[in-house]
Amino acid sequence: MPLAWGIVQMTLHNEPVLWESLLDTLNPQQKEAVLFKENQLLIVAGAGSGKTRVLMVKVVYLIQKDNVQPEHILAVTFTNKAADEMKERLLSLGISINTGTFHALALKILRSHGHYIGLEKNLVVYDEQDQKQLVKNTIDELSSNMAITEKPADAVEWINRKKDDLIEPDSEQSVTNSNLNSVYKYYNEKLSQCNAVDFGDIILKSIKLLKQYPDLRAYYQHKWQHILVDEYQDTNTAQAEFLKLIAGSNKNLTVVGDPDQSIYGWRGANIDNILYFNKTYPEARLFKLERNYRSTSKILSAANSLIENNLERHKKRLWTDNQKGPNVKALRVNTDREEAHLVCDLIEQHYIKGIPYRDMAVFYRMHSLSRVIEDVLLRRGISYCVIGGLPFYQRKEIKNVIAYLRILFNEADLISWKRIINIPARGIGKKSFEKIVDFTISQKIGFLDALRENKNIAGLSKKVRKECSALSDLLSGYKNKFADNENWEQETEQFFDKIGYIPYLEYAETAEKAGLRVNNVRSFFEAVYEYKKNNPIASLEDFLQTVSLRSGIDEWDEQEDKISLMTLHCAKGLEFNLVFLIGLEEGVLPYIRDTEDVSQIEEERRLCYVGMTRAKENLYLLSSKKRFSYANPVYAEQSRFISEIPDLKTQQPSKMKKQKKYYKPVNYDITASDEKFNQQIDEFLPGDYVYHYDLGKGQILGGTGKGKSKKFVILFDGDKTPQTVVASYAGLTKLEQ
DNA sequence: TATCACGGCGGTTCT
DNA sequence: CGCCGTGATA
Repeated sequence: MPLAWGIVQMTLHNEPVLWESLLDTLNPQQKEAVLFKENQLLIVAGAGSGKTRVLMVKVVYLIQKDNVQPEHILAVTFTNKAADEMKERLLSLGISINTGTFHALALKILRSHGHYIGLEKNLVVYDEQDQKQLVKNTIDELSSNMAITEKPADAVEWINRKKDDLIEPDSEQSVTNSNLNSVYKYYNEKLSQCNAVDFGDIILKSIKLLKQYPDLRAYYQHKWQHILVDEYQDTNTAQAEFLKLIAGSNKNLTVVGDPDQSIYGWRGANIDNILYFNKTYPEARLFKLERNYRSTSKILSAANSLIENNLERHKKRLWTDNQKGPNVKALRVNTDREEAHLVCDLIEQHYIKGIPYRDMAVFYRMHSLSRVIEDVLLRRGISYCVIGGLPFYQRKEIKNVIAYLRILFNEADLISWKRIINIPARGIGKKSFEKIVDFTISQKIGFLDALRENKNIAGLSKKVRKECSALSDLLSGYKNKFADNENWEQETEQFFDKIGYIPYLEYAETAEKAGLRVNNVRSFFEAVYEYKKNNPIASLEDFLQTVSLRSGIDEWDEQEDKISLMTLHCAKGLEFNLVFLIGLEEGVLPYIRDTEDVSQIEEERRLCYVGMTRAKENLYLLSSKKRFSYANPVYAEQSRFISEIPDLKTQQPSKMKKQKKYYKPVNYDITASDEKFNQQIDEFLPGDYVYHYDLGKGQILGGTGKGKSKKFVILFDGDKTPQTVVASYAGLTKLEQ
């Protein structure tokens, strides 16, 4: 994709865009899909088949050949990052169109017109954490009347699925679980009281709005006469309905996707949207892009063989003219440690051959698998970045900052109030908070007013009253400053100074964590400035609503020369020369233990397929006989997916070229559960010389803990400062010296 | 109300 | 293992 796009950019550099020259870069199938315009069309585009390019050229073609006004074109993508990328690429051709995710678009609609259905403009978006909090309150309150056994997290999941599937409370499909139905209904009421929406609501309420107001619908249908949707296989029922409403009966709808890459079923994505596209759009034309430009033929044929094991799929077989390339390699090792070392060995080998780190990636089924790899990469001094994990805006210290800002423009946001009312500790605890909330309800006033009138709230202590007044003064003051001042961004830092937030972080945590958190908060302030610089007329609300829709993959900076570590879900849409798929074991990938559930296994298989098809030239599939899971060893068979690929002989690493430096002919797979080893560990004493498989020879200076958590302080040869290592994890061997 | 210690439990994660 | 929520105690 980048390569092909490079050609396009070269052709167009500093010249008026010529759609003819762009069309010339396309193959016949791609060309056909671009030129077709009588009806809605579905492009089933295999991995690496240049679908992004087709979408781009189509946009250019529409504008230049068909004289479509750019503002009438809308491109919908799966992530913010994809939206930004598309926008930027087109901008480099001098073209500006609307791009965004379903949620970003729908949120804009709600902000502009949500007041028709009772939503104020200053609404906030609740993420899963906020949802859990609100559902917890809901369950607590309902529990006096009914026995609700579901955990808040499960209830949230249930509610989200219902919203994705367009199922309302009290409807036939909701009352099947009467408890959860009640939670659902009451939770929705609470959301409205907070003037908040969750992610499901963003789509759901937009649908309601568009259905209820035909002129509004007509307005958007006119505004977006040409709609292009990427990653259509991952849309849910609600999103498909939303699309149907904004597309109307117009014939200019293009959706692109690949059913074989549908990996979000567990989150409500409805694969039928793409499989039965013509049920909704009977006249739609189907195009298939089956030529792959990304991978070597060996990688492609391995991936093809795998995915052909899925029964619920549209038949298609990707082909390529690319060279054969090196074999796909399946490697089985003894432990996760060994796997990590092997990955690092191979990384170093390929790096020497000229593949930059930025063109390498390690994929895994779940984040927890990254730890061992990270550890080894770190020790070997190979730079890497982990994509995903805990996103910046979900960190506690950042969520608190956001909560403070949120209440300044949406006083009704009780979840945020609850979050910050006692941070830093000011003696206003749970009980006092509830009293204040009750007061706001009985007096029908806002939270800030309630804080100010604390003398009328029964049962508050003198100290609490004092704190309430102080908080009320502080917040009221800044509420005005933020609202009235165009340069509101200049107030943020001072605001948190007044609150005493940084000192709070410094006192509350250990020095190391405190530093990290303070840095994060400072980064947040920088992000505020950055945002304001790029969006000079934006308000604080705009900023907060933007960040509420951002996360994980959006933070990725691909400029730096680092190896990327990420989950398979994160890998969708990306490509790398060298790809490692680790943890290819039964119980890890496929994760599901229930071998009966075909559709779940098939989704796991698609996940594996997505991972494999990210590789351009080199692909390694690694598995380990033993792996640590929450500090317990787990033994697993090699994944069935490996045996589903013919011609793939699993190699033992012993047959591979080793870098002696890192491989010592001892079994460094010594585990905490090994009794003999535990006894051995207890015999290690300060002064003893030991061998550490990574760090080499060293002398024990001291130790703490015992058993599994036994730690040693060791001064390794060549080091100036000693290091602390966890004995059970370090695989130490005693040296006679 | 604040703090600490303990128990339970853990997927993937876009928006 | 490490995080989170809960319950006991000052």
